[in-house]
Amino acid sequence: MQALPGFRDFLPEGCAKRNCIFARWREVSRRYAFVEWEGPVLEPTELYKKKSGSEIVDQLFNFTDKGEREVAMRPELTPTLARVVAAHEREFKKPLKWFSIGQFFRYEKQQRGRLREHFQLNCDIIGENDLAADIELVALCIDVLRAFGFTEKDFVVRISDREFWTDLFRENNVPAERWDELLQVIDKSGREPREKTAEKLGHLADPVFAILKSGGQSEKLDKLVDGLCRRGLADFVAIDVGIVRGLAYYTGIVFEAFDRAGKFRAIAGGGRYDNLTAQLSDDALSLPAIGFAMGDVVLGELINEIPRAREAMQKAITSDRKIDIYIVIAKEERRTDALTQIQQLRDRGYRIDYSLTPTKVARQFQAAEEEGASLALLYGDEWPQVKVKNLATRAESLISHDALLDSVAKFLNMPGSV
RNA sequence: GUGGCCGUAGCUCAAUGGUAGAGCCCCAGAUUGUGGUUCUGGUUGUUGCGGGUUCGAGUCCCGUCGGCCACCCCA
Repeated sequence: MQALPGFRDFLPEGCAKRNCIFARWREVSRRYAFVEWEGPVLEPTELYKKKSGSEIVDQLFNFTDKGEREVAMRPELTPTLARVVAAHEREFKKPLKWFSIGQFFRYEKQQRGRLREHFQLNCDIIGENDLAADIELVALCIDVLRAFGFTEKDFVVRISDREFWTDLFRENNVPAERWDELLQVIDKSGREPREKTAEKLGHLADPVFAILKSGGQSEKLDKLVDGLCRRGLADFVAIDVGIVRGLAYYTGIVFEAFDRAGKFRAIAGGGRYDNLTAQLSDDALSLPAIGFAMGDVVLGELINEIPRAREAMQKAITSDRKIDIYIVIAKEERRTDALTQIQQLRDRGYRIDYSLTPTKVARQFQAAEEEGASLALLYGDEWPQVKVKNLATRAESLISHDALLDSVAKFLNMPGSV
Protein backbone atom coordinates (compact mmCIF):
# COMPACT_ATOMS: atom_id res chain seq x y z
CA MET A 1 0.00 0.00 0.00
CA GLN A 2 1.18 3.48 -0.76
CA ALA A 3 -0.22 6.98 -0.71
CA LEU A 4 -2.57 7.97 -3.53
CA PRO A 5 -0.85 9.58 -6.52
CA GLY A 6 -0.09 13.22 -5.88
CA PHE A 7 -0.47 12.88 -2.11
CA ARG A 8 2.50 13.08 0.19
CA ASP A 9 3.56 11.32 3.37
CA PHE A 10 5.38 13.74 5.63
CA LEU A 11 8.12 11.81 7.43
CA PRO A 12 9.68 13.64 10.37
CA GLU A 13 12.16 15.54 8.24
CA GLY A 14 9.55 16.57 5.68
CA CYS A 15 7.16 17.50 8.43
CA ALA A 16 9.81 19.61 10.13
CA LYS A 17 10.41 21.44 6.88
CA ARG A 18 6.72 22.01 6.37
CA ASN A 19 6.32 23.30 9.90
CA CYS A 20 9.24 25.62 9.35
CA ILE A 21 7.57 27.02 6.23
CA PHE A 22 4.32 27.49 8.14
CA ALA A 23 6.16 29.24 10.96
CA ARG A 24 7.71 31.78 8.56
CA TRP A 25 4.38 32.35 6.81
CA ARG A 26 2.66 32.95 10.12
CA GLU A 27 5.44 35.10 11.53
CA VAL A 28 5.56 37.53 8.61
CA SER A 29 1.77 37.71 8.25
CA ARG A 30 1.52 38.64 11.90
CA ARG A 31 4.25 41.23 11.35
CA TYR A 32 1.81 42.88 8.95
CA ALA A 33 -0.94 42.62 11.58
CA PHE A 34 -2.93 40.07 9.61
CA VAL A 35 -5.10 37.73 11.69
CA GLU A 36 -5.43 34.01 11.04
CA TRP A 37 -8.66 32.30 10.05
CA GLU A 38 -9.67 29.01 8.46
CA GLY A 39 -12.51 27.60 6.40
CA PRO A 40 -13.79 24.13 5.53
CA VAL A 41 -11.77 21.80 3.32
CA LEU A 42 -14.91 20.57 1.59
CA GLU A 43 -17.31 22.96 -0.14
CA PRO A 44 -20.33 22.64 -2.43
CA THR A 45 -19.05 22.19 -5.98
CA GLU A 46 -21.34 25.02 -6.94
CA LEU A 47 -19.13 27.51 -5.08
CA TYR A 48 -16.39 26.98 -7.64
CA LYS A 49 -18.46 26.44 -10.75
CA LYS A 50 -19.51 30.02 -11.34
CA LYS A 51 -16.92 32.02 -9.50
CA SER A 52 -13.58 30.81 -10.69
CA GLY A 53 -14.23 30.30 -14.36
CA SER A 54 -15.54 27.09 -15.90
CA GLU A 55 -12.06 25.75 -16.61
CA ILE A 56 -11.53 25.04 -12.94
CA VAL A 57 -14.28 22.43 -12.76
CA ASP A 58 -12.47 19.74 -14.76
CA GLN A 59 -9.63 19.92 -12.30
CA LEU A 60 -11.70 19.66 -9.15
CA PHE A 61 -11.25 16.81 -6.73
CA ASN A 62 -15.01 16.36 -6.41
CA PHE A 63 -17.59 13.66 -5.67
CA THR A 64 -21.13 13.06 -4.50
CA ASP A 65 -21.40 12.60 -0.74
CA LYS A 66 -23.69 10.16 1.07
CA GLY A 67 -26.38 12.82 1.27
CA GLU A 68 -26.35 13.14 -2.53
CA ARG A 69 -24.60 16.54 -2.32
CA GLU A 70 -22.16 17.57 -5.01
CA VAL A 71 -19.04 18.48 -3.08
CA ALA A 72 -15.45 19.40 -3.90
CA MET A 73 -12.19 19.43 -1.99
CA ARG A 74 -11.27 23.10 -2.07
CA PRO A 75 -8.93 24.02 -4.93
CA GLU A 76 -8.39 27.52 -3.57
CA LEU A 77 -9.48 29.65 -0.67
CA THR A 78 -10.76 32.85 -2.26
CA PRO A 79 -14.35 31.72 -2.95
CA THR A 80 -14.64 30.47 0.65
CA LEU A 81 -13.26 33.77 1.89
CA ALA A 82 -15.74 35.74 -0.16
CA ARG A 83 -18.57 33.55 1.13
CA VAL A 84 -17.47 33.90 4.76
CA VAL A 85 -16.90 37.62 4.52
CA ALA A 86 -20.27 38.16 2.87
CA ALA A 87 -21.90 36.38 5.80
CA HIS A 88 -19.93 37.97 8.64
CA GLU A 89 -18.57 41.28 7.42
CA ARG A 90 -20.59 43.37 9.90
CA GLU A 91 -18.75 41.71 12.77
CA PHE A 92 -15.46 43.29 11.75
CA LYS A 93 -13.97 46.72 11.21
CA LYS A 94 -12.70 47.36 7.70
CA PRO A 95 -10.39 46.66 6.19
CA LEU A 96 -10.08 43.00 7.11
CA LYS A 97 -6.54 41.74 6.94
CA TRP A 98 -6.80 37.99 7.10
CA PHE A 99 -4.41 35.15 6.44
CA SER A 100 -4.84 31.41 6.37
CA ILE A 101 -2.64 28.35 6.03
CA GLY A 102 -4.33 25.26 4.69
CA GLN A 103 -4.35 22.32 2.33
CA PHE A 104 -5.81 22.52 -1.18
CA PHE A 105 -6.60 19.90 -3.79
CA ARG A 106 -6.89 19.42 -7.51
CA TYR A 107 -7.55 16.37 -9.63
CA GLU A 108 -4.77 16.48 -12.16
CA LYS A 109 -1.94 14.35 -13.37
CA GLN A 110 0.95 15.17 -11.11
CA GLN A 111 4.41 16.29 -12.08
CA ARG A 112 7.15 18.26 -10.42
CA GLY A 113 5.94 21.31 -8.52
CA ARG A 114 2.39 20.23 -9.00
CA LEU A 115 0.73 17.56 -6.87
CA ARG A 116 -2.87 16.75 -6.14
CA GLU A 117 -2.55 18.28 -2.73
CA HIS A 118 -0.52 21.18 -1.42
CA PHE A 119 -0.44 23.74 1.35
CA GLN A 120 -0.93 27.42 0.74
CA LEU A 121 -0.60 30.65 2.57
CA ASN A 122 -3.43 33.02 1.64
CA CYS A 123 -3.30 36.69 2.59
CA ASP A 124 -6.19 39.00 1.81
CA ILE A 125 -7.20 42.59 2.46
CA ILE A 126 -10.96 43.06 2.25
CA GLY A 127 -12.82 46.34 2.19
CA GLU A 128 -10.12 48.70 0.99
CA ASN A 129 -10.15 50.20 -2.46
CA ASP A 130 -7.08 52.35 -2.14
CA LEU A 131 -3.93 51.41 -3.97
CA ALA A 132 -2.23 51.48 -0.56
CA ALA A 133 -3.78 48.07 0.04
CA ASP A 134 -2.29 46.72 -3.19
CA ILE A 135 1.12 48.03 -2.21
CA GLU A 136 0.86 46.62 1.29
CA LEU A 137 -0.09 43.21 -0.02
CA VAL A 138 2.70 43.00 -2.59
CA ALA A 139 5.14 44.14 0.09
CA LEU A 140 3.89 41.38 2.35
CA CYS A 141 4.39 38.82 -0.40
CA ILE A 142 7.97 40.03 -0.91
CA ASP A 143 8.71 40.03 2.80
CA VAL A 144 7.40 36.50 3.20
CA LEU A 145 9.89 35.35 0.59
CA ARG A 146 12.67 37.42 2.12
CA ALA A 147 12.02 35.67 5.43
CA PHE A 148 13.27 32.45 3.84
CA GLY A 149 16.57 34.10 2.99
CA PHE A 150 15.80 34.94 -0.63
CA THR A 151 17.10 38.19 -2.09
CA GLU A 152 16.35 40.27 -5.18
CA LYS A 153 18.81 38.01 -6.98
CA ASP A 154 16.63 34.99 -6.28
CA PHE A 155 13.10 36.11 -7.15
CA VAL A 156 11.05 38.86 -8.75
CA VAL A 157 7.41 39.87 -8.48
CA ARG A 158 5.92 40.70 -11.86
CA ILE A 159 3.05 43.12 -11.60
CA SER A 160 0.29 43.88 -14.04
CA ASP A 161 -3.16 45.44 -14.16
CA ARG A 162 -6.13 43.89 -15.88
CA GLU A 163 -7.69 47.34 -16.21
CA PHE A 164 -4.81 48.25 -18.43
CA TRP A 165 -6.17 45.71 -20.90
CA THR A 166 -9.89 46.24 -20.32
CA ASP A 167 -9.36 49.97 -20.97
CA LEU A 168 -7.83 49.01 -24.29
CA PHE A 169 -10.76 46.73 -25.08
CA ARG A 170 -13.20 49.53 -24.26
CA GLU A 171 -11.37 52.00 -26.50
CA ASN A 172 -11.59 49.47 -29.31
CA ASN A 173 -15.30 48.83 -28.72
CA VAL A 174 -14.82 45.20 -27.77
CA PRO A 175 -18.03 43.88 -26.15
CA ALA A 176 -17.56 43.14 -22.45
CA GLU A 177 -18.57 39.48 -22.92
CA ARG A 178 -15.36 38.89 -24.83
CA TRP A 179 -13.00 40.44 -22.29
CA ASP A 180 -12.39 37.27 -20.26
CA GLU A 181 -11.64 35.29 -23.37
CA LEU A 182 -9.21 37.90 -24.67
CA LEU A 183 -7.46 38.12 -21.33
CA GLN A 184 -6.94 34.36 -21.48
CA VAL A 185 -5.40 34.73 -24.91
CA ILE A 186 -3.00 37.40 -23.65
CA ASP A 187 -2.17 35.24 -20.63
CA LYS A 188 -1.29 32.42 -22.98
CA SER A 189 0.55 34.52 -25.56
CA GLY A 190 3.96 33.77 -24.09
CA ARG A 191 3.38 30.03 -24.33
CA GLU A 192 2.05 29.57 -27.83
CA PRO A 193 2.99 30.59 -31.40
CA ARG A 194 2.50 34.23 -32.29
CA GLU A 195 0.31 33.39 -35.29
CA LYS A 196 -2.11 31.45 -33.15
CA THR A 197 -2.40 34.30 -30.68
CA ALA A 198 -2.79 36.84 -33.49
CA GLU A 199 -5.62 34.81 -34.99
CA LYS A 200 -7.50 34.77 -31.70
CA LEU A 201 -6.97 38.48 -31.09
CA GLY A 202 -8.19 39.57 -34.52
CA HIS A 203 -7.93 43.30 -35.12
CA LEU A 204 -6.46 43.77 -31.62
CA ALA A 205 -3.41 41.72 -32.48
CA ASP A 206 -1.18 44.58 -33.59
CA PRO A 207 -1.80 46.91 -30.65
CA VAL A 208 -1.52 44.03 -28.15
CA PHE A 209 1.78 42.78 -29.56
CA ALA A 210 3.11 46.33 -29.62
CA ILE A 211 2.28 46.76 -25.95
CA LEU A 212 3.69 43.39 -24.93
CA LYS A 213 6.91 44.31 -26.71
CA SER A 214 7.27 47.87 -25.45
CA GLY A 215 6.18 46.99 -21.92
CA GLY A 216 3.06 49.07 -21.54
CA GLN A 217 2.56 51.77 -18.99
CA SER A 218 -0.14 53.05 -16.68
CA GLU A 219 -0.39 55.64 -13.95
CA LYS A 220 -1.70 53.07 -11.52
CA LEU A 221 1.19 50.67 -12.08
CA ASP A 222 3.69 53.51 -11.77
CA LYS A 223 2.19 54.54 -8.45
CA LEU A 224 2.23 50.98 -7.23
CA VAL A 225 5.88 50.49 -8.09
CA ASP A 226 6.70 53.89 -6.63
CA GLY A 227 5.09 52.86 -3.36
CA LEU A 228 7.26 49.74 -3.25
CA CYS A 229 10.35 51.76 -4.13
CA ARG A 230 9.75 53.97 -1.12
CA ARG A 231 9.83 50.85 1.04
CA GLY A 232 13.17 49.89 -0.45
CA LEU A 233 11.65 46.99 -2.37
CA ALA A 234 12.22 48.33 -5.88
CA ASP A 235 14.65 45.58 -6.82
CA PHE A 236 12.07 42.92 -6.11
CA VAL A 237 9.46 44.09 -8.62
CA ALA A 238 9.00 44.53 -12.34
CA ILE A 239 6.05 45.69 -14.38
CA ASP A 240 4.96 43.03 -16.84
CA VAL A 241 1.58 43.58 -18.45
CA GLY A 242 1.81 40.08 -19.92
CA ILE A 243 0.82 38.73 -16.51
CA VAL A 244 -2.95 38.24 -16.52
CA ARG A 245 -3.55 35.09 -14.46
CA GLY A 246 -6.03 32.42 -15.32
CA LEU A 247 -8.82 32.96 -12.86
CA ALA A 248 -11.83 34.86 -14.13
CA TYR A 249 -12.56 36.80 -10.96
CA TYR A 250 -9.57 39.15 -10.98
CA THR A 251 -10.51 42.76 -11.72
CA GLY A 252 -7.44 44.99 -11.34
CA ILE A 253 -3.88 44.59 -10.18
CA VAL A 254 -2.53 41.06 -10.65
CA PHE A 255 0.94 39.79 -9.79
CA GLU A 256 3.07 36.67 -9.69
CA ALA A 257 6.38 35.86 -8.03
CA PHE A 258 8.96 33.91 -10.03
CA ASP A 259 12.46 32.61 -9.37
CA ARG A 260 14.96 34.73 -11.27
CA ALA A 261 16.51 31.72 -12.94
CA GLY A 262 13.14 30.89 -14.49
CA LYS A 263 13.51 27.28 -13.45
CA PHE A 264 10.21 26.82 -11.65
CA ARG A 265 6.61 27.77 -12.14
CA ALA A 266 5.17 30.72 -10.20
CA ILE A 267 5.99 30.72 -6.49
CA ALA A 268 3.06 32.94 -5.56
CA GLY A 269 0.32 34.87 -7.27
CA GLY A 270 -2.61 37.11 -6.56
CA GLY A 271 -4.57 40.16 -7.43
CA ARG A 272 -7.66 42.28 -6.95
CA TYR A 273 -11.08 40.67 -7.05
CA ASP A 274 -13.44 43.55 -6.30
CA ASN A 275 -16.62 41.87 -7.59
CA LEU A 276 -16.44 38.50 -5.94
CA THR A 277 -18.29 39.27 -2.70
CA ALA A 278 -21.06 40.87 -4.73
CA GLN A 279 -21.32 37.79 -6.95
CA LEU A 280 -21.43 35.43 -4.01
CA SER A 281 -23.97 37.45 -2.08
CA ASP A 282 -26.22 38.19 -5.07
CA ASP A 283 -25.33 41.85 -4.80
CA ALA A 284 -26.46 42.09 -1.19
CA LEU A 285 -22.97 43.31 -0.40
CA SER A 286 -19.99 44.55 -2.32
CA LEU A 287 -16.53 44.79 -0.84
CA PRO A 288 -13.34 45.42 -2.74
CA ALA A 289 -10.65 42.84 -2.06
CA ILE A 290 -7.12 41.86 -2.94
CA GLY A 291 -5.16 38.79 -2.01
CA PHE A 292 -2.41 36.38 -2.89
CA ALA A 293 -1.52 32.75 -2.33
CA MET A 294 1.81 31.01 -1.98
CA GLY A 295 2.16 27.23 -2.14
CA ASP A 296 4.56 25.00 -0.23
CA VAL A 297 5.65 22.84 -3.16
CA VAL A 298 7.35 25.31 -5.49
CA LEU A 299 8.56 27.28 -2.48
CA GLY A 300 10.15 24.12 -1.08
CA GLU A 301 11.91 23.44 -4.36
CA LEU A 302 13.27 26.96 -4.51
CA ILE A 303 14.50 26.68 -0.92
CA ASN A 304 16.45 23.58 -1.91
CA GLU A 305 17.81 25.38 -4.93
CA ILE A 306 19.18 28.47 -3.17
CA PRO A 307 22.02 27.59 -0.78
CA ARG A 308 21.36 30.47 1.62
CA ALA A 309 17.73 29.46 2.03
CA ARG A 310 18.52 25.77 2.23
CA GLU A 311 21.08 26.25 4.97
CA ALA A 312 18.81 28.55 6.94
CA MET A 313 16.06 25.95 6.73
CA GLN A 314 18.39 23.13 7.74
CA LYS A 315 19.66 25.11 10.69
CA ALA A 316 16.15 25.88 11.87
CA ILE A 317 15.12 22.24 11.56
CA THR A 318 18.20 20.96 13.39
CA SER A 319 17.74 23.41 16.19
CA ASP A 320 14.05 22.61 16.54
CA ARG A 321 14.50 18.88 16.80
CA LYS A 322 17.11 19.10 19.56
CA ILE A 323 16.22 17.81 22.98
CA ASP A 324 17.53 19.43 26.15
CA ILE A 325 18.55 16.49 28.28
CA TYR A 326 19.22 12.81 27.78
CA ILE A 327 18.85 10.64 30.84
CA VAL A 328 21.42 7.85 30.98
CA ILE A 329 20.34 4.99 33.18
CA ALA A 330 23.62 3.27 33.97
CA LYS A 331 22.24 0.97 36.64
CA GLU A 332 18.79 -0.47 36.19
CA GLU A 333 18.08 -0.24 39.95
CA ARG A 334 18.15 3.57 39.52
CA ARG A 335 15.49 3.58 36.76
CA THR A 336 12.65 4.45 39.14
CA ASP A 337 14.61 7.34 40.66
CA ALA A 338 15.48 8.56 37.18
CA LEU A 339 11.86 8.42 36.05
CA THR A 340 10.76 10.44 39.04
CA GLN A 341 13.14 13.20 38.01
CA ILE A 342 12.29 12.85 34.33
CA GLN A 343 8.70 13.66 35.22
CA GLN A 344 9.78 16.70 37.24
CA LEU A 345 12.03 17.96 34.46
CA ARG A 346 9.35 17.51 31.83
CA ASP A 347 6.87 19.34 34.06
CA ARG A 348 9.26 22.29 33.92
CA GLY A 349 9.15 22.19 30.15
CA TYR A 350 12.44 20.56 29.27
CA ARG A 351 12.67 18.15 26.37
CA ILE A 352 13.81 14.85 27.84
CA ASP A 353 14.54 11.49 26.32
CA TYR A 354 15.84 8.21 27.73
CA SER A 355 15.97 4.57 26.78
CA LEU A 356 12.71 2.75 27.46
CA THR A 357 14.51 -0.56 27.95
CA PRO A 358 17.86 -1.60 29.50
CA THR A 359 20.57 -0.40 27.14
CA LYS A 360 24.34 -0.21 27.19
CA VAL A 361 25.67 3.10 28.45
CA ALA A 362 27.61 3.68 25.25
CA ARG A 363 24.41 3.37 23.22
CA GLN A 364 22.65 5.78 25.52
CA PHE A 365 25.34 8.41 25.02
CA GLN A 366 25.17 7.81 21.31
CA ALA A 367 21.43 8.45 21.37
CA ALA A 368 22.05 11.60 23.42
CA GLU A 369 24.43 12.84 20.77
CA GLU A 370 22.16 12.01 17.87
CA GLU A 371 19.22 13.80 19.45
CA GLY A 372 21.31 16.92 20.03
CA ALA A 373 20.97 16.95 23.80
CA SER A 374 22.87 19.66 25.65
CA LEU A 375 23.12 17.70 28.87
CA ALA A 376 23.27 14.09 29.93
CA LEU A 377 22.24 13.08 33.42
CA LEU A 378 23.64 9.76 34.53
CA TYR A 379 21.88 7.68 37.15
CA GLY A 380 24.01 4.90 38.65
CA ASP A 381 26.37 4.09 41.51
CA GLU A 382 26.74 7.77 42.41
CA TRP A 383 23.16 7.91 43.73
CA PRO A 384 21.93 9.93 45.67
CA GLN A 385 24.15 12.06 43.52
CA VAL A 386 23.64 12.39 39.79
CA LYS A 387 26.44 12.80 37.30
CA VAL A 388 25.80 15.81 35.06
CA LYS A 389 27.66 15.85 31.78
CA ASN A 390 27.97 18.80 29.42
CA LEU A 391 27.82 17.02 26.09
CA ALA A 392 29.51 19.85 24.22
CA THR A 393 32.59 20.08 26.47
CA ARG A 394 32.39 16.55 27.92
CA ALA A 395 32.88 18.11 31.37
CA GLU A 396 31.25 16.17 34.20
CA SER A 397 30.26 17.05 37.73
CA LEU A 398 28.33 15.43 40.56
CA ILE A 399 25.18 17.04 41.88
CA SER A 400 22.92 15.84 44.65
CA HIS A 401 19.60 14.73 43.13
CA ASP A 402 17.58 17.16 45.25
CA ALA A 403 19.60 20.10 43.93
CA LEU A 404 19.39 18.92 40.36
CA LEU A 405 16.47 20.98 39.11
CA ASP A 406 18.11 24.27 40.05
CA SER A 407 21.42 23.20 38.64
CA VAL A 408 19.88 22.15 35.33
CA ALA A 409 17.91 25.38 35.09
CA LYS A 410 21.06 27.35 35.62
CA PHE A 411 22.95 25.43 32.99
CA LEU A 412 20.29 25.51 30.31
CA ASN A 413 19.91 29.25 30.69
CA MET A 414 23.65 29.76 30.67
CA PRO A 415 25.51 26.89 29.00
CA GLY A 416 29.06 26.65 30.26
CA SER A 417 28.17 26.98 33.93
CA VAL A 418 28.60 23.24 34.47
C1' G B 1 -7.01 13.84 -20.61
C1' U B 2 -2.80 13.09 -24.80
C1' G B 3 2.31 11.74 -26.02
C1' G B 4 7.65 10.24 -24.81
C1' C B 5 11.14 7.97 -21.21
C1' C B 6 11.61 4.95 -16.85
C1' G B 7 10.37 1.02 -12.83
C1' U B 8 16.03 -4.23 -9.36
C1' A B 9 16.85 -4.34 -1.13
C1' G B 10 14.32 1.13 3.12
C1' C B 11 17.79 4.67 -0.12
C1' U B 12 21.58 5.32 -4.43
C1' C B 13 22.66 2.05 -8.20
C1' A B 14 25.13 -2.77 -10.76
C1' A B 15 24.07 -7.59 -13.38
C1' U B 16 26.60 -9.66 -23.08
C1' G B 17 18.75 -13.80 -22.77
C1' G B 18 22.04 -18.28 -18.61
C1' U B 19 22.86 -19.14 -10.32
C1' A B 20 20.12 -11.45 -8.44
C1' G B 21 24.91 -8.04 -6.32
C1' A B 22 27.55 -3.55 -4.00
C1' G B 23 27.57 0.87 -1.06
C1' C B 24 24.72 3.56 2.48
C1' C B 25 20.95 2.92 6.20
C1' C B 26 19.11 -0.33 9.97
C1' C B 27 20.06 -4.25 13.85
C1' A B 28 23.63 -6.98 16.96
C1' G B 29 28.59 -7.75 18.88
C1' A B 30 34.26 -6.25 19.84
C1' U B 31 36.23 -9.10 28.57
C1' U B 32 30.46 -6.30 30.99
C1' G B 33 29.54 2.83 33.21
C1' U B 34 30.77 7.35 28.51
C1' G B 35 29.23 10.00 22.51
C1' G B 36 30.99 11.71 15.61
C1' U B 37 36.06 6.86 14.05
C1' U B 38 37.25 1.64 13.23
C1' C B 39 36.38 -3.73 12.90
C1' U B 40 33.11 -8.17 12.71
C1' G B 41 28.48 -10.37 11.91
C1' G B 42 23.22 -10.11 10.46
C1' U B 43 18.11 -8.87 8.17
C1' U B 44 15.72 -7.33 3.53
C1' G B 45 13.85 -8.64 -2.87
C1' U B 46 7.40 -12.99 -5.76
C1' U B 47 13.46 -7.62 -10.17
C1' G B 48 6.03 -2.73 -9.58
C1' C B 49 1.95 -6.20 -11.06
C1' G B 50 -0.33 -9.66 -14.86
C1' G B 51 0.13 -12.21 -19.28
C1' G B 52 3.19 -13.80 -23.67
C1' U B 53 7.84 -15.42 -26.64
C1' U B 54 11.95 -18.87 -25.22
C1' C B 55 15.15 -24.85 -23.16
C1' G B 56 15.77 -20.46 -20.04
C1' A B 57 13.31 -13.46 -19.02
C1' G B 58 15.67 -8.39 -14.36
C1' U B 59 16.90 -8.32 -19.71
C1' C B 60 12.49 -9.25 -25.50
C1' C B 61 6.77 -8.32 -26.60
C1' C B 62 1.65 -6.80 -24.82
C1' G B 63 -1.37 -4.96 -20.97
C1' U B 64 -1.82 -2.59 -16.29
C1' C B 65 -0.27 0.39 -12.13
C1' G B 66 3.28 3.91 -10.48
C1' G B 67 7.15 7.77 -11.40
C1' C B 68 9.59 11.58 -14.48
C1' C B 69 9.17 15.02 -18.73
C1' A B 70 6.33 17.73 -22.43
C1' C B 71 1.32 19.21 -23.88
C1' C B 72 -3.35 20.78 -21.58
C1' C B 73 -4.27 23.82 -17.44
C1' C B 74 -2.85 26.60 -13.67
C1' A B 75 -5.62 27.81 -7.74
